[in-house]
Amino acid sequence: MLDHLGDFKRDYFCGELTENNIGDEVRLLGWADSVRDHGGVIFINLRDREGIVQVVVDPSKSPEEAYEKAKKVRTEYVIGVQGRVQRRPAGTENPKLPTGTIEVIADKLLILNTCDVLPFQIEDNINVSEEVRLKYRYLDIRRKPMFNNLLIRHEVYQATREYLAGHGFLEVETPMLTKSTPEGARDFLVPSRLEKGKFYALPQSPQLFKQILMVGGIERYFQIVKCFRDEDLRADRQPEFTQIDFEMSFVNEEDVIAISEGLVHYIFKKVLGIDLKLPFRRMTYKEAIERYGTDKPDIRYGMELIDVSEIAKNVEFKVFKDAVEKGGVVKGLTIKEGAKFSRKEIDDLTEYAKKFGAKGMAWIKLSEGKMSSPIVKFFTQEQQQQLKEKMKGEEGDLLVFIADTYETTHKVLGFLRKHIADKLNIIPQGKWDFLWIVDFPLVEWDDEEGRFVALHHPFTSPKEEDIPKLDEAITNPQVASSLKSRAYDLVLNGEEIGGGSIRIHTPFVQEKVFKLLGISDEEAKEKFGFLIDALKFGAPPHGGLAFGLDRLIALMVGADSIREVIAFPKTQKGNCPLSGAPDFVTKEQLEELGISVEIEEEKLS
RNA sequence: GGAGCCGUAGUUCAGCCUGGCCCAGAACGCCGGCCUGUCACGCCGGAGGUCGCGGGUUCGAAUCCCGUCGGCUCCGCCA
Repeated sequence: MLDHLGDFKRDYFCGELTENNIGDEVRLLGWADSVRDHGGVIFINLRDREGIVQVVVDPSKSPEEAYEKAKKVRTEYVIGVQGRVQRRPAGTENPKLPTGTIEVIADKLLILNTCDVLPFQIEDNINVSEEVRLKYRYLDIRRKPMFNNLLIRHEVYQATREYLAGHGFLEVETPMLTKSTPEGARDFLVPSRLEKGKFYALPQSPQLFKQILMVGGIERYFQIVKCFRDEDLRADRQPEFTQIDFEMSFVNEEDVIAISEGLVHYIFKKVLGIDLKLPFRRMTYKEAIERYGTDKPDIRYGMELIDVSEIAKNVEFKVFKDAVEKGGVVKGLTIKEGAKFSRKEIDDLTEYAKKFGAKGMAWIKLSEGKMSSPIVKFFTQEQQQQLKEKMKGEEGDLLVFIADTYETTHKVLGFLRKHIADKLNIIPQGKWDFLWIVDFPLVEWDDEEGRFVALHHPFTSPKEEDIPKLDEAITNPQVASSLKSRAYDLVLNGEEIGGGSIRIHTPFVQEKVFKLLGISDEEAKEKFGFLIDALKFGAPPHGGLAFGLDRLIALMVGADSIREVIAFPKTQKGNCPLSGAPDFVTKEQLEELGISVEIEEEKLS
């Protein structure tokens, strides 16, 4: 028989009790973290959000009614305790508990609810599949590490609001039911009941609305906002995720970067007590690609890409020579102490490189005072020496090379660099290496689409000096590729955590960029007409940025996946193991929406 | 769309390669009994499994084969 809560109220959280409470009569509420029945005295570790305290039910001191109830208490029962705080008898203190010098002698016990056999223990370190954790997420959240992640997340929300509101930003909500846009990720669609056959789309970001807020004279806007993208999931990608989104009027890149840095600094100081050094480093897109093979380089370690094309073009080795002659590049990595890699390990690296489009991977071991490699015979003594010097190779190192097009060589080496650094465990921990990537190209050629696509999005402004070149760029791909945008990304330890740009604020430039992207006037009008219209009515110059909140917090707490910092995340197939979403709906629901579904009848409920 | 790893009591795993000794075993958890100072309590006893699902091979399948579903990581995709 369960007890009712009635007017029983807690006086303290369990973890709040200290020696100062000794002698106090207190009421506590929480979960039985563990129960130890010694036949006589019964110990219950009572746990709530703030911590654990030991409750003692002693047949010689506690009323019989309380003792009889205590005998029934099992792990994770929900109980209320009224009792007196006392110092633990000498020799029975528990140094592992913050409240380990005190205990509560129970006078009264309420059993408010029972608990079934647990799928896993409520402990800090558990070894259980993530699927089970997600199915019983409420139990998972009772665990301290999960609770702590959600607590940090809460604190980041609060710090964000404090900082941005403190700098004149207004929090404005933008619609969740909005219009599908053709550029970018696949949309999640929501059918309209009132206009059958039409669909809303869930926003991929509040991009257009926040620009329109600038036209509305809001001047400074921010929002902590859910965004939706119907693409395949990853450890750092969920179909619904959260952004810290902001936009400012009458600004240039420096203003947006300054606010972004100020915000990140404030969050780290307030939430983690870490004083980040400002300003953050900057690097151009070109430099990032050529030195690290990626636009989100992890600069916590070296092992940079080294260009050996000048040497490669003269060697007898056809793969190297041809690559350079065809306009490609030959670049390499020097893997410190990599000569110890077995043939199998090197073959594995080659296989890994092939996943990213490499046709092969050349390698040279520097060991026993000589170079050993299947390709070394194609090099003269002098060329071997040049190569070694250029690569800064030392005895015991392994040199690996990719010879391919500019794009492929950099991409492959970028992935190899990261893969090898992980394998060798050379990435320093405990560092916060922020890096701005700037000077992005405005557009890049997309083979599949057969047209130029925006590197950021179609509303990103070209550099002011490139605006006069837009007309020429529309007909001249060479010029188009050379255009730079006013975009910037923020990278932390090799992960993209934010990105933004100065936007186009005049209809003329916006129309030219649409044209450059091969978006017809009709299509532009149909899809983005409301934005172009807005730009015609006195749109101020403006720009902004959005942080990936989930990724930022995952990095802050050292989580491997953003699922660890999201209360109810989806699995890789986009399912919610807790609720069972997505699921079939009734025929009636579909009929109301004017929707028919092409699957077997019996599956529909 | 593709590649890899994984799926056996409530949970985590062993068993699988080399089919029969497995009507599947361990640990933790759970249930019952004993125990008045434990905090990973202890001791004794007990319950608990459609070996993900479907099909095939075989005298015989957790084990071999095919398919399928699900979980994780990655490529593609993610303006």
